[in-house]
Amino acid sequence: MSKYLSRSVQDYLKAIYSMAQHKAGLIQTTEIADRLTTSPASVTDMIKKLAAKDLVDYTPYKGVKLTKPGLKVATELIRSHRLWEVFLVEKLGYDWGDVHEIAEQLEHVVSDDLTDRLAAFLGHPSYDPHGDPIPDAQGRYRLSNRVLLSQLPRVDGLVKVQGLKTHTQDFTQYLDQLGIVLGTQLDLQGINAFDKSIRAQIAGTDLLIPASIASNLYVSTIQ
Amino acid sequence: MSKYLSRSVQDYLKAIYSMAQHKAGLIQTTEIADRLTTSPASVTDMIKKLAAKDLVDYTPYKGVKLTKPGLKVATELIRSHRLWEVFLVEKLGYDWGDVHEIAEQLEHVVSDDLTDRLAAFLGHPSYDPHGDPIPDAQGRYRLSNRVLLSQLPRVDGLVKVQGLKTHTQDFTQYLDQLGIVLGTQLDLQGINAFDKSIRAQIAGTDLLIPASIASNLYVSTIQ
DNA sequence: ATCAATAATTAGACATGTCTAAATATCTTT
DNA sequence: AAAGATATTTAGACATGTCTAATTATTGAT
Ligand SMILES: [Mn+2]
Ligand SMILES: [Mn+2]
Ligand SMILES: [Mn+2]
Ligand SMILES: [Mn+2]
Repeated sequence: MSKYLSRSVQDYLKAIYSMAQHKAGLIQTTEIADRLTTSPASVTDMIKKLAAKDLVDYTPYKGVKLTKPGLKVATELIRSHRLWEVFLVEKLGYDWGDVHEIAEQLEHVVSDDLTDRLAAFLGHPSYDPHGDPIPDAQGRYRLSNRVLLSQLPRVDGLVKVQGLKTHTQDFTQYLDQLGIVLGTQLDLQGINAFDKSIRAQIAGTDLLIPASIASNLYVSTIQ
Repeated sequence: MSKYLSRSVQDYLKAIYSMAQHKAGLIQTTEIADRLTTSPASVTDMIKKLAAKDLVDYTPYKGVKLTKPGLKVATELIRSHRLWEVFLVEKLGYDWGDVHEIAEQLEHVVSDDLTDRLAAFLGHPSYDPHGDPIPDAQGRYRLSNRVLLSQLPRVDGLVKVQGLKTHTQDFTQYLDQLGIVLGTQLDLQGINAFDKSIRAQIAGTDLLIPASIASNLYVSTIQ
């Protein structure tokens, strides 16, 4: 049983992991293909290789699920990715919208203790620049009690921006434009039934948050 | 003309660059094969691809030489590699013998401005942990006037350790064992004609430096 | 100048990861 | 339950980078 995993293998595991966070049950071929912008045929090919390495459980025509070892690899990658993102923002001064692609590469650097040393250097941060939790060396992490702005039971009162569901530059630039960053406090005024857009105030200034944003923004209520 | 260069292509360019530093004229197929631990046949294959991309000038049966664009790519890689080595030693606390392999991976991360930001974060260092010069953003660097200990005209008086010719762990561990680090001052006592080993003192303590070490250690004389 | 040793190239193969097009399985609707 | 729509897999191909074995070129010694 070899220990080396190619960059492609790693990216597949990470994709499956992330998709499983947002959905119960098996992850389907087409979902993975969409996520990684490849063909379903390529995904089937790769899935077989992952199953042969015992990194996923594969039910043909149904989908896959990470095994214990597969989950471990994915978690380590997520940890590395998010720590590098913190490094890029905190130490190198990058904007939060510019770090994902670089971390996408840095996460694959293999070394016994690089990730742990990086974590120590950064002061063992618990969240990345997009509000996503950083697993510790044992793979444990705690999700802050956050919910998508679009799924709040009552659109009323103060909430705090806790994270992003998507990390594309299109999205972060949109947020920059609206003046929303991690930690921003929104004073919710109500929801427009017509298009589900949300009325809010930031520091007293009125703001209209489109549904496309609300469904990708995690917030926590402030009691 | 595509801009993307694979990791393999990059490693070949870097290898050719380094070999050209220690030797005049064309770099031969076999030399590259030895350096990268591959077969001469593979090197010939790759050389043709490099030549097709105008990264080397190739004379069949004779050897290769980097072109201007090839030299630029190689220099940027060297710059990135050495900056990462500084980061790993200065910020993450690695030993100088442990950073080469990790930097070998980090150097390939592609981004417009990552290298420049890293350089700024590190305070624009001029030398890496092994004493090798770090090219600036324009590819310029200055070699300190150093010479291999084995090639000193007179083995006598004070010299300062300025760098290593090889960076293998076998070598750095050997140096650690002898108590030699970058900047160590050696008080040279003479050379043993029998095996070219060198007698020296470090801070008053006697030390015998084998020829195998002397031929891989750069020093500068202290007037 | 010729021959043997050395160096380099070519031929043919393989592994990995990807693709398109065709075939097959599953799901959804009537 | 059958048909059509959708999802998945298979077949066959290609690009990249590597290898061994065979062939060819160059070099060095007599
Ligand atoms: Mn990646
Ligand atoms: Mn992130
Ligand atoms: Mn490398
Ligand atoms: Mn170095």
